[in-house]
Amino acid sequence: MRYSKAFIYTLKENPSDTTSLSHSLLIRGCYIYQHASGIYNFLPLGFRVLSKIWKIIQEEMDKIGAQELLMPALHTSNLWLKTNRYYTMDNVLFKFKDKKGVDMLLGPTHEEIITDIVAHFVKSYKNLPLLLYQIQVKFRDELRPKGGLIRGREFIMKDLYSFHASLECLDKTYNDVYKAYTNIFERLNLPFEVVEAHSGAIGGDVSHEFMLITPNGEDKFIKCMNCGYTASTEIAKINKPSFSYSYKPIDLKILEEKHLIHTPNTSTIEALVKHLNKTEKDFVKSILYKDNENNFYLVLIRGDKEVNEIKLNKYLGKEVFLADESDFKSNNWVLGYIGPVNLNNRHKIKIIADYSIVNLKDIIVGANKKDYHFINLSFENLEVNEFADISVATDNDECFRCSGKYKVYQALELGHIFKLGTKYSEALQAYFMDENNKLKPIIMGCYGIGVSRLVSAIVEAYSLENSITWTFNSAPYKIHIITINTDDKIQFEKSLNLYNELISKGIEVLWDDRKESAGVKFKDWELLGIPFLVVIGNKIKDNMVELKFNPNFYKTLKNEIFEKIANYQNLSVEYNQIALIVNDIIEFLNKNINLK
RNA sequence: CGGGGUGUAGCUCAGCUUGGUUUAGAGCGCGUGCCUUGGGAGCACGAGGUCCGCGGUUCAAAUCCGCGCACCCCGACCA
Repeated sequence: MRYSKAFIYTLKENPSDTTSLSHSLLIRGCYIYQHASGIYNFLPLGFRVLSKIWKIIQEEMDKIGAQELLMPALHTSNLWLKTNRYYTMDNVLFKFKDKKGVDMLLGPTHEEIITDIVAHFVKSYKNLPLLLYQIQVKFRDELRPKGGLIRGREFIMKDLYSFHASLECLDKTYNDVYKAYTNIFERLNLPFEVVEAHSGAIGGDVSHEFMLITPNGEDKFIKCMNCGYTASTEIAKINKPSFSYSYKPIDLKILEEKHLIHTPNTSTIEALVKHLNKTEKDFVKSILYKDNENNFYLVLIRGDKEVNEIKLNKYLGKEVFLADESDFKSNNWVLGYIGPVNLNNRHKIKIIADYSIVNLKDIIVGANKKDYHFINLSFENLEVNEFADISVATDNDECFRCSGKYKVYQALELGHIFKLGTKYSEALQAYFMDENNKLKPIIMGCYGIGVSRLVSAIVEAYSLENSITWTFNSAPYKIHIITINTDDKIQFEKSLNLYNELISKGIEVLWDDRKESAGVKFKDWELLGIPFLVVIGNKIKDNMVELKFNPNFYKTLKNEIFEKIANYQNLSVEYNQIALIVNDIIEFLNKNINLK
């Protein structure tokens, strides 16, 4: 492509409404253009990058025997009513009526549709396993879109679904996909961690997320510094401390005389910390939950920690919700000052303590009296019914496997794989006949990659403030040529020849043939992020040109691979050799990055 | 959905507090010409505006008031 004809309009300044690196650079480099909140155009450059990622995913899907299809993005409500997700996913669904008044929605994911297809055609174990996937636009009316392509309301996803006659078969495919995802991210040179994850609205028991560590991500996971265990903070288990608890009640009179203190307007931990000049860890928070049958649960947790409702629900075996003001009123509990000592209507509440309060001494809790707290209590003075692991894992929590310390990482979710089981096949009656003539629900798995999100993930992974760094396989062009002075006949003609020669070798080239000053061209090269640059300037008179690498390109490659080409960066080479050298570098990288 | 912020040229922003010398501006970008060509050059001329929208106050509104809308950020939520 000749730059003078290309649809590239770069910006010198950061757009005013971007905060993340990838969002800003993708707009400045003319890769994307915003249509509305969370909705973006992929401009020609951006679409080239997207297409490259797209193709690699297709290749790896093909390798594990998955067949590509294309489902509609426009759905009627009927299948969604059968799984009840018409209501349970309501917060992200784009819903509307067609002209006949039929309830319609834009597909946020395709479990319903694919299961319906498979239910229609597949009747026998002889047709299983079956792997079907598509790469398609998805619609989710996110409450808060974020960071450009990082979280959009319209985005492109690869969704693969697998169908099996047995759990063993599902396990095998799950592992195949795990490997395929590893290949995809390695070919894109995207660093990632695989973490155990929560399956959320999709459902199922086992799931793993593929995460890129980056401050602009929107998820957190923990990693054990000792054994390497990784898990989303949504589910990460924490080691049970060794302790013995025997309830030691304090006489009411002593309690009032020695432990009760006046703490006006301190219904939050933050206010208390200030008022009493203590740290968060000196408090035990009491949080009231209730279930659908109006049973109450008071959860105790150390002041600096947070309740993990996913773990709490799992522990209780049912879904619980924060109690509201009316619950407090009708039971004579004091909102903001509820606590596990001297509590009214005690028989109505089960008190569950997180392990984080174990062995605490000299702690402060709500006194069940407006504007009062108890101080100087030990954890054995609290009326605990049960101890459990129900907190969100944080730095320095102990690993439940090896007692090592956890570290928390901010991360961006690149892919997510799930063992679904029969949730959808039962709801949509996808049954098959097994070899004993028995009718059974098909066992399913589903596996997603945020294809458009990967574009910004790659930018997040390596880029500098004014310079994108594409990885070898994601770059829109492999080679960028700058002709310093296009009015110079020799420079221009030699550039044109090189450009044509590289193209004839099948190499993707962007040739900056504009009548711009050298500085403009160098800055644009850096911004656009193409890995290799050939500069043709004055020295062409001596038959010499230069080869440069994108400033961060070395970071995208494993050391041993980069070492093989490192000698070529910032090198003056003879014009006659440059095409050969470029070709060698590209062939070498092609071979070594796409090995598997 | 709660909290905060922003909205003036293609982009980044000034002007708004205290309404009227601003005939709505600057830099960048864009067009033409000259000049220049190894790190976002220079000079000259030029094009480009629903000051987010609607309503109100006023002799007079980009500026003050009200109601909307859009976008961004934090939180909540979320493959």
